[in-house]
Order: sequence, then C-alpha cells, then structure tokens
Amino acid sequence: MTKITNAERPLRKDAAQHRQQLLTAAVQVFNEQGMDASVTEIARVAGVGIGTLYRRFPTKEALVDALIREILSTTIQMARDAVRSPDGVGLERFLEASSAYQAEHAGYLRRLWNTDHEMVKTVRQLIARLLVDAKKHGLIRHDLTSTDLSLAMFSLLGVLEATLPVAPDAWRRHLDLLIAGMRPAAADLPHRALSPASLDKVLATHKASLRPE
Amino acid sequence: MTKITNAERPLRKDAAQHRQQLLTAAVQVFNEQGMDASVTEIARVAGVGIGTLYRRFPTKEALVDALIREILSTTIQMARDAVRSPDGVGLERFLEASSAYQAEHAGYLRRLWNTDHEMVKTVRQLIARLLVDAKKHGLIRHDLTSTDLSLAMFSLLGVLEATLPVAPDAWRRHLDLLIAGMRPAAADLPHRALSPASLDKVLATHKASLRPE
Amino acid sequence: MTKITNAERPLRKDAAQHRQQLLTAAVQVFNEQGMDASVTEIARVAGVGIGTLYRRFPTKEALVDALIREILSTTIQMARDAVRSPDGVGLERFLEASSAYQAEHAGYLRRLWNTDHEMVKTVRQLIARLLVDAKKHGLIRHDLTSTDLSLAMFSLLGVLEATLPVAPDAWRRHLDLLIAGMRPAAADLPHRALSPASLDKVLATHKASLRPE
Amino acid sequence: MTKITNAERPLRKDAAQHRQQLLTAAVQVFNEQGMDASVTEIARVAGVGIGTLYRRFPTKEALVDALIREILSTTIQMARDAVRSPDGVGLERFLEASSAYQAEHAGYLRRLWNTDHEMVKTVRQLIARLLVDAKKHGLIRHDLTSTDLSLAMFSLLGVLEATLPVAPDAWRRHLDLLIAGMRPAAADLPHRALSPASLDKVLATHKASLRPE
DNA sequence: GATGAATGAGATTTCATTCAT
DNA sequence: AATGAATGAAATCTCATTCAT
Repeated sequence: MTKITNAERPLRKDAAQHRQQLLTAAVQVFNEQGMDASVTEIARVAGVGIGTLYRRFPTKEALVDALIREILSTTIQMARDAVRSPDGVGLERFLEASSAYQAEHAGYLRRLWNTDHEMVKTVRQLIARLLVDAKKHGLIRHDLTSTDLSLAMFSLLGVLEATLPVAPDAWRRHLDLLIAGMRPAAADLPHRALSPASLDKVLATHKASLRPE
Repeated sequence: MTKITNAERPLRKDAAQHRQQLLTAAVQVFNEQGMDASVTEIARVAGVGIGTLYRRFPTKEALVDALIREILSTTIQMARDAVRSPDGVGLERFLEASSAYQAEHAGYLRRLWNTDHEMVKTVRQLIARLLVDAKKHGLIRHDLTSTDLSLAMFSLLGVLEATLPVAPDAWRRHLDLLIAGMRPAAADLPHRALSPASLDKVLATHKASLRPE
Repeated sequence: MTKITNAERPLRKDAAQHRQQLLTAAVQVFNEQGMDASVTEIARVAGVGIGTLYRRFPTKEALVDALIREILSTTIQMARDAVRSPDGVGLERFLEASSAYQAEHAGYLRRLWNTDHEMVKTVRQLIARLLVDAKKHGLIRHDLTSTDLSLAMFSLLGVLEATLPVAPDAWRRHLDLLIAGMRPAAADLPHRALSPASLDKVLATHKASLRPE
Repeated sequence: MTKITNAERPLRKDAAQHRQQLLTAAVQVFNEQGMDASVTEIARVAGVGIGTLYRRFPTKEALVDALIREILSTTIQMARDAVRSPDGVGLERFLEASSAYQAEHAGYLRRLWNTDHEMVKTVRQLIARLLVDAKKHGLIRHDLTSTDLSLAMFSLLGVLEATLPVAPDAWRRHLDLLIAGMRPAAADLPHRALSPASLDKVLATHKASLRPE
C-alpha cells in the first residue's frame, strides 16, 4: 500500500516535485560554484530542508548521479534523433547538439562520462552507428574509430570547462577543428586508436581518480 | 637534476633537499588523489613534518604555484628548443613534447594555465612564433590562429585527465586528430577564432571557476 | 531566567537550550582560562559537539560578541533603573550594581567596552544623565565629567581582573576610593578631562590593541 | 668590571649585548602587537636568530619575566628617590613618576605585578613608607592603607591599557581622581581595606589566571 | 656560540550525514 | 514526510621549542 520512493515505483506528487526542484537547484549551484558546493546550499536554493534532500538522494554522490542520468538521457535522445539524419550528417549534427547541451551543465561535466552505466554504452553504440553512416557517405576518414570520438568528447569537455564562463561559444571553433581532422585525408593518423576495452577501463577508472577516498 | 625555481638566496643544503622532496611528493599525491589532497598527506609522503612544509610554502596555494612554475619553466624551455627546429616542424614537436611532459603532472594541470603569469605569456608568444613558421612552410592551414592552439591545449588537458591512469598514451592519438585538423585544407573553419583578448579573459577567469569562493 | 538577546525568529526549544548552555559554558571557561581558551573546550563544557557551537555562533568572535551584548543589555537595564533613583544617588547605585554584575564576567571584560556598538552609546548617555542628577544634588564635584566616569569603568576593570579570583570583593573598596575622589572638593582636579571625541577613539581602538592582527 | 645582568655569572660581552637587544625588541614588539606576539618576530626585530633568543631565555615566559624585572628595578629606584622627598609629597610623586614610566610598557603590564618576586615586596615596603610619611604631613586620609595603593596600581593599569594608544595622557586625569579620593575627608571609606595577606594571594594567583595551562 | 630549519600539538572552521522534533 | 539541529572527522595554518649544521 505504501509507495516505494526509489527509482522503481512512482513518487507521490509533492515528493516528485521536490526531487525536480532539487535537481534544478543542483544544476544551478554546481554551475555557479563548482562541484565543491555544499549540499546545504543546494537545499537552500531548492527551497527545501536538507533532510528532504537526503530523503530523496541518500548521498551527495547519488544526487550527482541523478543529474548525470538526466543529461545522458537527453543525450541519448539527441543521438537517436541524429541517427535519422540523411546523407551521413548525423554524426556532426550530434556532436554539435550534444556539445551545445552540455555547455549548460559545465559544473559537473567532469563526472559525466564516468559511470559504467548502461546509458553510456547506449550512447556509444549510437555514436558508432553515426560513425559508420558518416564514413559510408565519405564525410569522415576511414581510420577514425569510435573511441576517437569518445576522446573528442573529453577534448570538448576540456575546452568547455576552461572557456565557458567567459567565451561561451569558443567550443564551436574547437569542434570545427576536430571535425576538420576527421575529414578524409591522404595519410592515416600516425598512432593506433584506443581499443574499446581500454576505453571501458578509462570510464570505469575515471570515477576513482576524481573521488580519492 | 631539476633546477630550483626560487629566486631569493640559496637554501641550506638540507632545506633545499626537503623542498625538492616536498615538490616531488606533491606531484605524486596530487596525481593520485587530485588537488583536494591534504597538505598533511603531502608532508607525510615527503617524510617531513607539516611545519616544514609550511616553512617552505606558506600556503597550499603557494605550493601549487611553485609546481606550476616548475612546469611552465620546463615548457618554456621546450618551446625555445622547438623554435630552433628546421622546416616548420617546431610546432608539432612542441605540442608532442609538452603534452608528453604534462602527462606526468595530471593532478593539477587544471590550474596550470590559469595564472596571468608572465611565464604563460611567454609560452603563448613562443607558440605564436612556431605557428607562423609552420604556416610559412605550408604545414598548417592559414586560418588557424594562435588562440586555436591554446584551445587545443585545454583539449589535450581534458583527454589527459580522463585517460591518463588507464591509457597513458591515448593523448597521442588525439593529438594526431588535432594536427590532422590543422593541416591545410580547401575550406576554412566555419566559426571565427577566439580573439586574443577573450583568451586573456579566459585565463584570468579560469582560476575563479576552479576555486569557487 | 536570562533573556535571549538574539533578534531573528525564535529558536527551536532544544536549540535555544543549547545556545544558552554554550553561553554559560563560555562565561565559565573564559573566566577560568581567559579569552585564549579554545572553542573546543567551550563546546565540551557545554556538552555539545563543536559543530553545534559553530551553527549557533559562526565564529569565535561572534560568540564573544553575543556574551558582550548580554552584559551590555543587562547593564543598560541597570542604568535605566538607576535613573529613577531619588536624590541624585542613582550614579553611585549604578556604579556599585554594574561592578557587582561585571564581577561575574571577568574573563572577557576587556572586550566589553570595545564595540562602537549602539548599546555602549546608550550606556554612556544614561551615565551622563546620572551624573547631571548627582551634581544637581551636590553629591558629586562639578568638574567631574562623563569621560571621567568611563575611565573609572576601565579602572574598576583593572582591579577586577587582578583581584577577582582571590579577593572577590576588593573592588568595593576601590570603588569607595573612586567615589571619595568624586565628592565635591575645594580644589579642582589638576588635569583636563578626556574629551568625548577622544573617548570615542579609545573605544574604537580598544579592540585593535587587544586583537593585534 | 662587567655588570652582572643575569642572576649568577657574568656574560661574555657579545652575549650581554644580544640579551639587551632582545629585551629592547621585546618591549617594542609587545607594545605593538600585544603579548601574543611570536618569539620569532622578537628575534627578527632584535636582529638575531631564534636560537640565540632561546639560548638567552629558555622560554618565552623567561623573557617576559626578565622584562618585568627590569621595570621593577626601575620602579624600585623611583620609589627610593621618592622616599627622599620632603613634606610628604613623595607618595604622589612616585605615583606620577611610576605611572608615566609604565605608560611606555603597556604591552605586558598585565603581567607586571604578578611575580611573587622579592622585588615586588620591596616596592610595597617602600610605598608603605611613602604612605606613612604622607599621612604624617596630613596629605592623605588616615583610613587609607597600603593595599589600597596596590589596588590603585591595578586601577591605573586598567586605564593605561584602555587609553594608551589613543590618549596617552588620559591616565593623568584618572590619577587626579584617585589622589582626590585619598585626601583627608570627614567620613571614612565605607568598606574595609584588603588585608596584606589577601594581597599576597592576589599577586600569587594573578599569574595562574592569565596563563591557563 | 649562533643560526634557522624542523617539529608537531593545537586552534579555528567546514561540511556530509544522522536523527530528534 | 519534512525539517533543520547536531555531529565530529578532517582540513589548513600557527607557533613555542628543539637540534643539526
């Protein structure tokens, strides 16, 4: 008869509303203060008590994970939309759209791709399809791999984090450069691409390297 | 073999040794735990008391600054060496060499380019010279600017931070991609480059965005 | 029985109790150990965690200020009561009553009169009225000024701090002497009185001289 | 031929000089920063290493004690001079002269009268003689005791510490008031004087109440 | 004897998390 | 269910004192 509050079953209406207020507040606070912002501040901005925050998210970590899941969810949707693009342009459209979207969530991007979550795998699979399609239409060089695109995401992350507050569009220019490098060319890229297995490890380890203890 | 970057008067022999131990320990600890690592831990790893650390570096900030100055100093030297390369290959040599060097200092790279320090300006000037030379020899596209190269540094930073512990050479593949994008091409890059003035602002703001308050 | 001096909204019942415990503990600890006593010790004596202390008083300074405000508040009340005394005896009554009260708070008296707080001004105005009234009834010499009375407060402070633990009533004898000096006399006091403006400066500077940096 | 500054044996010439430099520096630093000033700062101002300071004074405490002994020594000399004054004016002369002298050493006055040192007893005995003489000439009321004068010293201390930085002569006016109170009068002082034995205890305890541990 | 580098206990303050109201 | 008071571990930094050079 009692509802279960966690992922599985639906929340009571006010509880669901609080959950959303908290996520919104977290986005704002993390963007303003970085991920060292205190949970108390997030609760304050959300207009709820800190106890409520902890009832919704048993841990600061859990709150961040929820945010990331939101972003990934949107990103997956963008990738799905891009897959339906004609003439192999889906990949470029996706890179542009997802970067633009992430530019609104700079505060915790660093954590974005860390989860070894199923959703990340989904995104990667969709990207792989986009890549195949783009190559098929001759838009992208043949020696470019799916893992190269993951590295490109980290690359855009680095640029975003550095430039966002002052030059919110600088990443577009950098994406130009990346895409120029992906175009078909006479000579192959000198070094071998990262293997998918290694990338898995990267994503799994990433978390540890950010949260020491 | 590392030179002491400090100016004042020479330190006593044992003091100089402790100073170096502390810097080495800081590199290790920051790499392992990120920049939130405690100074106590650094002192412990260095095998000295915490008071000694604070005698040498009156603030955690000062310790980080010293590390950064060491890296910048080495980077400047690399750029100067690269300037003497023939046939316009200096730029690529520098990008490769400095990235390889920075791969050893991932823990606090984020802070690296923040200082509006004279040394950063020196590096940027040297890079500008390398770029001119590379264009002159037809190795690099004409619409590439000096600020594009700064963004490329942030880009490599992002890749380094994400991949280093697990795939310590992944950045080389990404650098391939970046350089491929810098090669002369039929079409110009679609977006306008970041202005040098904006880049200045980026570097000045960078710090704040990392250390919220 | 002590009133809560804070303004905002009423505290929860238990919180208010803790607040009072902390103030009481602070009085005790400061009296026993002087104002260099650690906040940790105060929390321990109050029987609460140190985090609780910092929730109630965000700074050691704030804790001391709260204590001082309590004392000043009581002192103002005493002065108001004294003003209603007949026959010009209010001044002497006030000096006696406020000294007796302050004898219970020796630990931080030094800080007491430092604030350029509105409350201190109120006390001084009330004292001035008491002085006028006492002169009118011929109890006090005409060349005595309001600033002389402020100096007399510092004087009593000095005696209190020195004698309190061992001879808790010694200040009464000294007050006798001071009052004897204030009685009408043939000859004026040789030196000129401190100007009110100078006293203002004294009160403003007092703090600095106690907390060096 | 060499004067003995310390208790036991004579110091070498440079050692004696360092000792004096340190005492002078301590006076200055304590006056500027209060007694919480660090020993390192004192050594710096004295122009010697901190090791030298600790060779001369095995403890910060010891350094302060030495300062106090210097002041007491001068004060004794002043009292001896005063004793030779004619017509019972010695007491007033002494009070004025010693206050003026102490005004130059406000930084650690609080500690001044704390030692249960022989010198303090000497001062008190001399003051007692001055008091007898002053009474004999009818300048001072008969119910004033020697302990009242000790309290008056604390009283002046309180005024000095509060006013010195801003109104360096305010103590003179307060001394006027004290002396006015000491003049012969019709009515006795209402309260009984502090007994000499109690005063002994006051002086002995004073120290403890200032240095908690 | 002099120096100042090294030491480490201790002080203040923050913040994720728990739990009484 | 919601609140926010309480908690205490941990972090940075200071300073009296010791001891190698």
